[in-house]
Amino acid sequence: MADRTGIAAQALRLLDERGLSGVSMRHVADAVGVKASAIYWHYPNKAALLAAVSDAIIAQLPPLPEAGWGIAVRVWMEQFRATLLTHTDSAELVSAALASGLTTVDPAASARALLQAEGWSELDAAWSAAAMVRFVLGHVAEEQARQRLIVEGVLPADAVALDEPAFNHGVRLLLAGTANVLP
Amino acid sequence: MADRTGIAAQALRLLDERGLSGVSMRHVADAVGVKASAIYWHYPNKAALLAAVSDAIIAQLPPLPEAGWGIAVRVWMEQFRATLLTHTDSAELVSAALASGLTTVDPAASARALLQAEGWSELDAAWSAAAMVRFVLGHVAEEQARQRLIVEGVLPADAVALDEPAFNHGVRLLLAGTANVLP
DNA sequence: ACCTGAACACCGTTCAAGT
DNA sequence: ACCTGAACACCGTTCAAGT
Repeated sequence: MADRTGIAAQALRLLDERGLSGVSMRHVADAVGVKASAIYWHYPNKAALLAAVSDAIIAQLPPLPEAGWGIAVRVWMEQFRATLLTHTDSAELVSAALASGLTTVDPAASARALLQAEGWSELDAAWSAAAMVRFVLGHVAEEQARQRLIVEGVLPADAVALDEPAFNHGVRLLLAGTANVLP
Repeated sequence: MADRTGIAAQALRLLDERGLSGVSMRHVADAVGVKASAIYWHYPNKAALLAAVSDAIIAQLPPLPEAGWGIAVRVWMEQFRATLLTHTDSAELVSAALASGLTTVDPAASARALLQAEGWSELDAAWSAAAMVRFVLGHVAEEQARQRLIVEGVLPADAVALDEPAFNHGVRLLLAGTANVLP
């Protein structure tokens, strides 16, 4: 009845509704209509399941817009952030999943390919794209951590005002730095 | 017998020796020579204890070197990374602790102050320093995740070669970007 | 092929009770 | 002031057994 992608889809739904702490193997199993031990027939462990959830999130990223590399990369970072913001605690989950080495979808792929096509070396393109992914994930992780604190009532609801300009500043920094490294 | 800082010190020792997953309240209590429930007399919860551990790690950062802002900031990022690399899983712990809002030592403070003294606006200095802290934490978290996989035997021991140049590339990116934002 | 039942070895946290 | 004992409500994971 429940296949791999169906289980990952329920886990993602649970993530959206209850946050990362709500995604336990037992809760996912409940959502699927099965016992927790059944999930281990489809996934070897929880890390593998969360990697599949990360893949599903990253797969929602729109393709790079047709434009000069500067605005294409800027728009890509903005869309990456926007996509993460549609899923509760997604930045923390994706960071951990990427670190686990169990993911199959790489958020840096399109930006890396673009930079390389624009003349940067393979390594420079990879490192720049990796730095951008790190910045977006780190920034959104902080935003979502604050949202968590707001939901828990430990922070007032108006502590979000500076997120947008801080993000734009980081994007500008990375773009200017990237431009500066070109031969 | 065991005070707050002694408990945090044992937790840090445990982190170094067993990694973040080895730092449970029961294990920390064992190391201190007490029962787990006793820790709750000194710390309200585990997050507060881990924040104290994060503070202890960040306090080990050397002061900014006397130099032009460019090399001062570059050396600061390198020392930040070097300090994190002396404590197992520290990047993940510090990231989570900073996000929890329970820390009292801010790794970005010295760089932010320097940039402001060098003429950047308060917000630009804060955002640039934040982007740098994010990059270092994200980069080292990935390094330490890979070290974890190597220890677990899922990765061969020679997969570390590209860490250093990738870090240097990110540093160069952020410095060039920062220089570019100055009026 | 897919799932259940039951267990194992853990967690963080609370709280009455001790000294 | 500081700690223990004992419990509560969870975890991820394994594995024999069912169908």
